[in-house]
Amino acid sequence: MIEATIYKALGDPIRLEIVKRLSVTSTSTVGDISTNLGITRQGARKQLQVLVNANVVHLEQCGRQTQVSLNTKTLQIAQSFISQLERKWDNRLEALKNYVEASD
Amino acid sequence: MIEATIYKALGDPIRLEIVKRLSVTSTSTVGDISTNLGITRQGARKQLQVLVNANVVHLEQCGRQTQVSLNTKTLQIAQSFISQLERKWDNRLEALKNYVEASD
DNA sequence: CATTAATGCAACCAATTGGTTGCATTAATG
DNA sequence: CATTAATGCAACCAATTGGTTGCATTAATG
Repeated sequence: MIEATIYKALGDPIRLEIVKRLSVTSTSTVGDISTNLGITRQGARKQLQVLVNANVVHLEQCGRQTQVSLNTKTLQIAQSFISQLERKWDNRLEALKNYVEASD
Repeated sequence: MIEATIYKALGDPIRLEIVKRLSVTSTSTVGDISTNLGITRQGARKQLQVLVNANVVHLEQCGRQTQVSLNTKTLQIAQSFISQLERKWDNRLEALKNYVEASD
């Protein structure tokens, strides 16, 4: 059940805010992303690492700064898994409805 | 940033397993769902409550048992938010690409 | 080449979380 | 109506988490 780690990574206000920022900002060094989150740079960095570990975000060293980028592939997996849940649930309800109607 | 609570709820192996089971099983009382998760019924119930609080799951009292159902609306919100992130990120990359090409 | 900017790493701590045991309660059943 | 099945609730505890402070390191810059 490794899947849960993706959602766990997104399941924190600060981490979600980081991901949001990444989706719209073009300049994104670790320093940029870590400011104005209401916590220290080191604290922000720890949260960023959680995103890295969950493969949501990718880091690349560029001289003295580190560039941050979103891993859309991971997001896509997370997204499609949720829609699969919805689909299965709806099918189940459909089947149940048919069953009830058939026995009328 | 209330959004994070949805992902936090899904971000635990046992809770995700509960949601998976709900998506395919037709009979779903609290007791049913709580068995064979590797933890006690009371432990499972606590996890179920997290899902309820995050509005992922809904409970309904039926006599001496409690019926559990998925809240697809919440799942849909979670799912569409993630695809929005992907979309924004892709747009950003597109814009960046155009900018680079224009300056060639 | 001294200074500063951008970063990483580790130790520490309070709060939260994931689980347990041990009850109590209330609805169905022989 | 005594028994059992299905459940809820609370206290407790170890492990994890979210954050801090205080360094060290290494690349750019005047």
